Amino acid sequence: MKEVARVAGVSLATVSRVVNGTGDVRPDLAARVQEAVKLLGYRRDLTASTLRRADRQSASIALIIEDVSNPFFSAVHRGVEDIARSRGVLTFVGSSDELPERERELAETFGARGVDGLVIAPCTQDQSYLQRELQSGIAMVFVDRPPRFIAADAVVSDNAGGARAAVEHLRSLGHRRIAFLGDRLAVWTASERRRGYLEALGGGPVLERTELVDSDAGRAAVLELLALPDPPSALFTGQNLITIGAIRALRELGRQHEVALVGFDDVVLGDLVEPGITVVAQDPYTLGCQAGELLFAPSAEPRRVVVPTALIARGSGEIPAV
Amino acid sequence: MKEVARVAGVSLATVSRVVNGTGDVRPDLAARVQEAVKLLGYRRDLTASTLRRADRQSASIALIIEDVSNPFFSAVHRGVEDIARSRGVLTFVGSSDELPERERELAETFGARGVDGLVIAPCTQDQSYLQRELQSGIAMVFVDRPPRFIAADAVVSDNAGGARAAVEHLRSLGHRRIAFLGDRLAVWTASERRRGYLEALGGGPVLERTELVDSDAGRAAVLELLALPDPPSALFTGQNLITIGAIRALRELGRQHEVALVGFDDVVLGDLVEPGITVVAQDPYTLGCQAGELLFAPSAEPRRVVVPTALIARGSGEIPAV
DNA sequence: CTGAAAGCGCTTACAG
DNA sequence: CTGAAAGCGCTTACAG
Repeated sequence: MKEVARVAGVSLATVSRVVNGTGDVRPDLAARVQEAVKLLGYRRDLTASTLRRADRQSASIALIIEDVSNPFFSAVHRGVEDIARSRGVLTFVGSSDELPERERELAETFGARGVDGLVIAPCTQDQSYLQRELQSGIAMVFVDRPPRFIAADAVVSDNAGGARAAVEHLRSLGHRRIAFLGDRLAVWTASERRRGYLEALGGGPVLERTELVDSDAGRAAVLELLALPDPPSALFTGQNLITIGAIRALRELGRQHEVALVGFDDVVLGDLVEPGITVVAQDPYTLGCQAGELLFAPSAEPRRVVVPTALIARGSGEIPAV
Repeated sequence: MKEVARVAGVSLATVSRVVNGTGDVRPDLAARVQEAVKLLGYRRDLTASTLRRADRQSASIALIIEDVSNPFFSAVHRGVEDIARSRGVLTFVGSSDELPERERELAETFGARGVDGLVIAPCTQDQSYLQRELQSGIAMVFVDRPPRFIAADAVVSDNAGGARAAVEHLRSLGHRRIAFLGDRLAVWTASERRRGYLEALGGGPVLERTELVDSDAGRAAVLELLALPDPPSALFTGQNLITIGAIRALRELGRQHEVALVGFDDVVLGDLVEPGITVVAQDPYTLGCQAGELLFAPSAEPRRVVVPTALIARGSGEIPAV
């Protein structure tokens, strides 16, 4: 910039004004500056700019999610990115891999880099460690899971409502023995889905297997449930991978056309499998967009946005009870 | 930091040394500084640090891909992120949506923010616009597609080799009328896959439909090909969405067990569909890791890394010719 | 409308 | 081993 000022024969201040389009500059001087900029291939240093400007805005935000390559979270990411870009803001991302320590590490580093805002899908049980960043003026929105021990905005899916809809759907087809297969209940979304299941059971028996962490665990749990003396006639799987495990188990037993199945979370190619997989779909892109919107419209009072889910009937959930 | 120095009763320089762990500091002074840091909740400003330090490294890199929520690219992203994190480096990401203008815009903004490196899956036809960034010392690696009109590293899949393997697989089962369904040939990967197809045909008839941009176009092309007087007995689909369109078309005709199908790119749940979908799988995570490795080990000569593909037989590709 | 000067928060020769 | 001082590239009152 010093160089540009020299070549254009003006002061640093004038170059800054022209480059930023701020303040009035005589047209001929502005033209000389533009010329010098082009001639020298000058590009302004945004980090230096951030350091000096009054509002200290860096035009960057950060997103902390479980895994950038998980389809659910990458759709959230896209939503956040789109809102950020519409405001000329760049997005950092980090994968926590559900490791509390890594979440804290990432939040700290992003904070030290001076991001203007933070969107977090937390895996820690307590986010009060973020109090300092919050007070230093970083906007903060939680997504997918609400914050604990800190007052901040949150955008979540209607987990309990979606689970209720799934179970009511199965009940309307005559099912009474409906099993729930869920993730670790320490995960907020998992316990919410279980809550919806319990609420909708209407006095039917509680048949549940939880703490299932992957597709294999889901498969094993289904094999076990169906071997019971009085097995369930329908399954409600509380998560993507568990749904896939359940399908594998039903296939192995050749019972995919007998036992009803509704899964939480949409499954790619769910309509090409036989029978098609009925699911309660979340809308992760909207989750991300809403989080972005809240981030850029700070409020004193913590807000909570609940994004609805949608039941998509494709066949597996429409198998009637015998 | 000034505040910390004041409270600890030392100079700014000493605080800087302690906080950075550089240079020797008398233990008692160091302890006083640590105490003041804790007391004040001090956190060092990384952007100011970057501005002043000799190497001007910002410990951040940027990734430009088509879409962060596309499963292929999000796996690439994860690979890059993992390598970056292992070096304490943060990752920016941007989606170009295959819009040349947006790619340039993103590259420019990342450059102005002083990232140390740039990983790009280019959609522009000419990347010479990046010459300036390259000369300013930003490390640069292209991924998925090689650079044009600029000398830089690249990490790509063995597109032609994978396509050859697919077609040879079908030929070994007796197929001679093998159709190729491909994306826009202006896309490097699409034309490479077509090249592999042509090379492996061994004099068989060329039956191709290209410029297919989505799953519907793939479906329509398959319906059209199979309606020919002398239709293909096998299909080689050059991309994910086209594969899905082809499956839908075969389903509609009830011919999914008669016409062989091999797709390029793996498909989620490909083993749960009937028949299972045989694919030539890429390894996007490795693509990302390799790109990251090259980025952090700069070389004067441009390098090219080719990541192998793998044929995964699941049923649809093992239907013999009649 | 324009420029000289101060200063954002930090690092780094330099002298002691 | 430690500190005073210069300066990274920029923005912004302030005076003219």
